[in-house]
Amino acid sequence: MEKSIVLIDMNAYFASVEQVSNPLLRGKPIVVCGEGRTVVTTASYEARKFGVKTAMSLYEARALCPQVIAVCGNMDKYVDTSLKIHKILLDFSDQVEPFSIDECFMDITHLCSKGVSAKDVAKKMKGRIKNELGLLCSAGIGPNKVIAKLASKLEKPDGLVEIKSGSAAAFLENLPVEELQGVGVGRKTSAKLRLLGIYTAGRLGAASEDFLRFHFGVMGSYLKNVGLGLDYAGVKKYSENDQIKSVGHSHTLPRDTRDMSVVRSYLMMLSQKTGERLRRYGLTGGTVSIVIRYGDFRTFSKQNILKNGVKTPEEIYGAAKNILAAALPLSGPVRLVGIRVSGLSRDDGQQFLLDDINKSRVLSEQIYELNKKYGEFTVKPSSVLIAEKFGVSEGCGMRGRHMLKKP
DNA sequence: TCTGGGGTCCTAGGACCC
DNA sequence: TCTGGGGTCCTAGGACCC
Repeated sequence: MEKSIVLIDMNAYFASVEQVSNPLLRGKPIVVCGEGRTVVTTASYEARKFGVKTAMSLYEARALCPQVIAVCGNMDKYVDTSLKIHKILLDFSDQVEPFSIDECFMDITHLCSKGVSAKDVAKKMKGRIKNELGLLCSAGIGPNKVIAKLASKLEKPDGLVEIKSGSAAAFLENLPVEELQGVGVGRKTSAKLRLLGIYTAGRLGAASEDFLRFHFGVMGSYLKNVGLGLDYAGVKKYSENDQIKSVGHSHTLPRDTRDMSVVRSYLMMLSQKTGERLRRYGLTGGTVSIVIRYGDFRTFSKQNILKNGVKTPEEIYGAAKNILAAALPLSGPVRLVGIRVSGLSRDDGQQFLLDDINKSRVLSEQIYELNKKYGEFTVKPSSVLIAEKFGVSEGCGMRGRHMLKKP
């Protein structure tokens, strides 16, 4: 029996959430972004009319639409709303697989019957999300995730499109490879496909697997399947979603700097944020990596596997500082600093009982409690102050994939 | 004041071991 | 005196996603 997979994709998600929570923003061109040297994360449909798009610098957005309202993103709010969406969808089925903060795949095959079509089911889901949260979404339905995803892009906002397996081939036949963005064919891959003479999804499906494997490695077989509209990956149950694999933060400085005390100060601030999230998730990390981007956009990363693992901001910072020290001298002014902790494991409270480690944890425990009570960075190590003086912006979390997946 | 921030996955090369 | 050859871990970079 043919499956019915639906992708629910929220429309202009961050911007819409802001417009719902602040009536003054409704009907107005707004963009959700960060501060300082930032780009547009999401533009409202009113702003899109002016040509404002995601990933555009705020500067460009203002040039296209001078009256645009820039709203600083609030990740907690978006995550919270996202969980509410999941809750609604879980009323229909436990096969809900979050694909990003604003998208979920669902297998609704079992909800369809003679009298109830997949479109009927999706319409009900859309209705509940709209009624209960005031948000619009587009639903794409297909025999698998790839087709569902492509279908969801056809009608926005508030779309509802079904592509049945019988019509998938016709749909893909002349679909430009650029339109496959979102299903694993990004800018570089579509450009390469074009160079190889493959301009449409239809041609991609017709290409020989050997040929594709030669040019794209293991991705080759997957690409051919995409061209054929085939995808064998099922939809996971909500409870079976992947564990989070890494946690990190990065920050673009207000201006480039050669001052290593400023760079270290940002590392400290980012360690603080990362450590707090690890704590919230109850995780301990085994690997710390730092990222440095120079003013000319050259970027490098270095990592270290720690013998004892890291948990507190102090431990993360200690590791990060050492990695930075080993990378000195840097070869230019620094634009961006980042930290990521991976190799995560459940923190069962039994490990790392060394005395000195515990002492610093008692301190950071106290800092954590105070910050929870009075807000982020109420209590902080003195070196963060350098970053603050330098002009760090806070509370502008951005969108990421798999951020919702609970460890 | 061109070019954010949060993630996942793949690859290629070197170290290391048997 | 011709350089073996796997397997695995680690590192760094890059493509891709939203």
